[in-house]
Amino acid sequence: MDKFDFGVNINCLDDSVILLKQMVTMKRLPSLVDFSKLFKTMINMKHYSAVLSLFSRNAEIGYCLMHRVDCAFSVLPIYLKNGIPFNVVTFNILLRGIFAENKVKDKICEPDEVVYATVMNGLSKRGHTEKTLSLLRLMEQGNTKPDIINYNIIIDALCKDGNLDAAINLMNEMKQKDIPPNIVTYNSIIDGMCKLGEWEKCKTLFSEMVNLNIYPNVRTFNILTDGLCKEGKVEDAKEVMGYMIEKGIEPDIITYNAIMYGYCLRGQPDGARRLFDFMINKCIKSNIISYNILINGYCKKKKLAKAMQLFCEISQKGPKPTTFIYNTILQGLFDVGRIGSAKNIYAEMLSAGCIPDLYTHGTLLNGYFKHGLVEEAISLFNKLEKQGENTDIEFYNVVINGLCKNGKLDKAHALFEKLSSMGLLPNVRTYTTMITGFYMLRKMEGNNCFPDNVTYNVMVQGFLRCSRISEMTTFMKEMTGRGFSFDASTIELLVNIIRENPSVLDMIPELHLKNNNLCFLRNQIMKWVLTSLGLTCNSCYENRVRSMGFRTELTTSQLGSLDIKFKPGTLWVFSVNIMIPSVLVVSLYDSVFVLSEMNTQTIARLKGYESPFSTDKKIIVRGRVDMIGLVSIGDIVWAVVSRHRDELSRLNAYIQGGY
DNA sequence: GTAGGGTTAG
Repeated sequence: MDKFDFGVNINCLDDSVILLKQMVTMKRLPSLVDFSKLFKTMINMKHYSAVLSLFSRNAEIGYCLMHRVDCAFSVLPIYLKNGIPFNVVTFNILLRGIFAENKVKDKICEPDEVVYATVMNGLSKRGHTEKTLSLLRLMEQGNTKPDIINYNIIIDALCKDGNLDAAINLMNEMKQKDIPPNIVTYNSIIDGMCKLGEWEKCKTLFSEMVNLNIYPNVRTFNILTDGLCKEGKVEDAKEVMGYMIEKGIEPDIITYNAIMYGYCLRGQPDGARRLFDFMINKCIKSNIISYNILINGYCKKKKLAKAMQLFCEISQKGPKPTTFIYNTILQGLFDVGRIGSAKNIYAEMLSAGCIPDLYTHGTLLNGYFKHGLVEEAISLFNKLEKQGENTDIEFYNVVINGLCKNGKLDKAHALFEKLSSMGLLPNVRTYTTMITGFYMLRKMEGNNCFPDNVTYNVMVQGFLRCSRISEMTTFMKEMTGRGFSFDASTIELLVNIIRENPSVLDMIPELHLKNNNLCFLRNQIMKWVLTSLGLTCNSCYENRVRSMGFRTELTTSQLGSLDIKFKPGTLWVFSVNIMIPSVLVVSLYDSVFVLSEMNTQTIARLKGYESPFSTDKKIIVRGRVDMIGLVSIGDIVWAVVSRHRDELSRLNAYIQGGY
């Protein structure tokens, strides 16, 4: 067989493998075109992994390709363009081949810049920056010298990795080699800097670029706009937009989308919507991404009506909702607990012929699990698992997490154990789920070792730190039910989190109703309110209180020996975190405002209370006794010492109004 | 053949 007959009888993968083997064993290797045809056919049969494994596992073919670098090299772009998962082994075979044969230097194999660029781009986009770089170095040795595009590809990859120093070094290297960087080079680096928030460096580079007579284009401005918006600096971004208009560069849809996104990030979807309308007036056509930004913005503010309205608008106006859009709206519906609507939308999505992706399935499973629809979740999972297509570790993470949080610990554990047999490696999320989830807790219970107050507080803090409010709430309820309560450090953390993001408070409705302890929290928040009212608050009160032993179990006598010198004009707030109900006597010297937050139980007890001195506890009272009361676990006493009546009345009014 | 915008999961 001399001329290769590319027949019509390739029907299955086996046929093509047989054919390929024939091809590589022919005395005169078939032409590149023939190889390409065959690979394309195989690719069309969607046997991606099989094609790949031919390279890495089949020694014969691999060896052949090693010696036909030109061939392999030319086939590679087909893989990359078709989005076939790229195997490093494949690449290594190629490189080894090139080096082994020294083809590059012998001019036998000379892929041109375009082939190199395609391969490099494919590699870098798959995260193989190192390999891409070594390919560049290889080019430098050969006859096809790297051009600006080859450099740009690597510079961009380095920037995307956040490796700006390396990117800039490479740019300097280009300059030395008389390949002056262009606008693409600068845009990549500016983007990298923006994403790292390096605004000063960004400005410097911008001027450097202009000094070299390389002028920013619409992409440059969009990079800046986007970077600013992602930091919430919408005003600055609008300024950039004004500036670009001044320079004669019209903002495009991407500019507007970036700013709309910025508004939504700040929780102002209406602002985004106004810009959207403004843009339409300017005759700039919105696209599906504009809609997604708006829909997501409204979803995150739980304004589902507005989100749904936009969603319907898409269907009416023409561009079909994409999987992306469906994912966004599904997430939004699940977030507000509208499971029924979510299910309907999912059904609609399927009947519209929109193919669900990993996001869709993750969102569905997560939504079901979060709302306790465990059976639904499991049956969907089973169905998906049977189909076998969408499986990766993150998919399983969702399921394992869902199972854990719903008490199906054995199932979660079994799935975890099954991972390796499926060739899936648990990642950091998998382990964190297993560790922080119910699993370990139940495990310890299973061994007759029961969680105590500390265990619960540690768990709760863990969830708080990573903003898993719903899990935190689950534990909070459980621990309260078992008679445990938040300790001072948990409260502190919670207060700090709420201070940063007040909406967290809304996410824990049980906080006010069911947890005895929470007057403590509310008082901590009060402290913050007071500070913001402009009342001086002694910042070291906590250390003072701590140093007086208030964090530990407190006896009345310890309390009694407390000696605080109140300085007039200072607001003192001290929190008492005691583990047993005690009698607290607060004695103050100056005009005093005392607020005691007590739960109903405490107040009931207080009503039948006669005199603190009737207890057998010794109490040393100094100064004037302004308030005597029973303090229960987690109660707090506020003492405001001030010479200024108006301060006190302001506070008083606030407290009465607020509570 | 290179640069810019949107959705989850610990």
